[in-house]
This record gives sequence, C-alpha cells and structure tokens, in this order.
Amino acid sequence: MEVFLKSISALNDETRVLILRFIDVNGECCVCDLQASLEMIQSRLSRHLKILKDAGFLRVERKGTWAYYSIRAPLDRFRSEALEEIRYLSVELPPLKKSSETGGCKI
Amino acid sequence: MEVFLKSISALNDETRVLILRFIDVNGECCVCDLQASLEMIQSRLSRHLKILKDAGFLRVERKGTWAYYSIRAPLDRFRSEALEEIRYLSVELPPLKKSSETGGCKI
DNA sequence: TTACAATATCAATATATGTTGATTTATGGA
DNA sequence: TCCATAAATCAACATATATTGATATTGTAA
Repeated sequence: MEVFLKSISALNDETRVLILRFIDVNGECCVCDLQASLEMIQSRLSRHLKILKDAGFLRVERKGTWAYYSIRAPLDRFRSEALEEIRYLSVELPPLKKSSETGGCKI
Repeated sequence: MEVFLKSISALNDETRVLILRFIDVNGECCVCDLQASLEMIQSRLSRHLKILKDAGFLRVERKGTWAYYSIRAPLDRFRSEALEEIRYLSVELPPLKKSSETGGCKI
C-alpha cells in the first residue's frame, strides 16, 4: 500500500506530470536545463525531482556539480502504464533549453 | 490533464483504495453495508464514494432510499490498470457485513 | 584554503484535502 | 400529511502538501 500510494502521490501534481513528460520527451536533463526550460525556481524543481526519484520514476546521475535526471529503467508495470497515460495527455510542452551546453548554467 | 489528475487524486488516499478494493472483492454494496463493514461514519464514507464516482471508478444505482455502489464497467485502460494494481496490494480487508439483508440498516 | 557554481534542504506561509458532527435532501410508510 | 430512514452536503477544524526565499551542502578550480 505504501509503495503504491507513494507512486500515486508523486503523480498527483500537475508540475510533476509536466516534469515527467518533459524528461520522457527530451531524455536526460540536468537541473539547470529544466530550470531554464520549464521556468521554475530551483528549490521548487529540486523538491519535485526528489519526489519523483523517491517514488521510482526518475534516476539521478551526478557528473561533477551537475545532476542529470532521466526516466528510471526499467519501470515496473504500473509506473510504466502511468507514464504511457501521461504520453497521451495534451500538454503544451516548452522547448528544451540546453543551458548547460551553450556556455554554462549561471542561472 | 484534468481527467488524469482527477483519477490520480481519487486514488491518492488509503481510505479510498480500501473502499475500491472492498467493492471490487465483494461486488455491489450499499452505503450502510460499507459503513458496517468498514466501520466508517456516514459522512466520511459518502464523501469518498462521491470522489471515486466522480473520478470514474464507481457507479451508483439508487433503489429506494438505498444507494448501491459498484465498480464502473467498462473501466478505461488506465483505471483498469490501477484497479489491477490495487488487487495485488496486501491489505487486510474486513469481512462484508450485509446489514441491509439481515434486518435493515438502522445504523 | 578560499571562492564560486550547482543542487539540496530548511523555515515560513499559503492552499488543498480529510475528518467530524450537524444539517439537509430524498424516499417510503403510517 | 407527518415521521423515520438512508444518503448527501455543509461548516469548522486538523493535517498534508506546494511555493518561496534563505541557507546549507557538494564539487571544482584557482
């Protein structure tokens, strides 16, 4: 029950659904890319990324001071179905801004 | 997005997951059966049933003063997967008390 | 070591959601 | 009609969660 509710409550927020979808579409992103692309302040983004990671949807890989988030693989059946459902939502997704490649973050 | 989040937020509560599972296992139940079986006060139960109904998981059929709730059929793919997931949770399910058959409700 | 950048966490506040007891609505019977 | 029962809704309160700005942590380079 706990694990199920953890997955569910992680999905129970429009911001996090957007983040999941964005990473699903664009692949691995570092936090500052997400900040730039989704126009969210850092503490807010960091919080939601942590919730999605703890619920088993995302994984993090640290490279120096950067943290790269991607969809965790493999996802179990239910999380996979949830992600599939999110793929079919009509969401206006902002374009990816690769701030980390075009001259560093400094956001 | 709205519809998806409505489904998710309906599932985002241990009480409602229990109610869903209980009705899934026992079939159609009236509110006073649920009250007796799950030991919940009426207003609390009624609230959660409404949320599950509005989210598309349950349907109601009124028979006189009684309201009978059952799993809505057919469920769409995602709701169906969610229900399937709930079937595999290790939940201690109280036995059904058919108060409505054994001499009326009067709870 | 010091400084700085990226990220994580904390504290305060605002908003949403759950619980309860009281009230209201709807239905059926005397 | 009047009353009783089942169920829904309301109001007050408690708890949980999101947002923000500030602070702490971590890693890198001078």
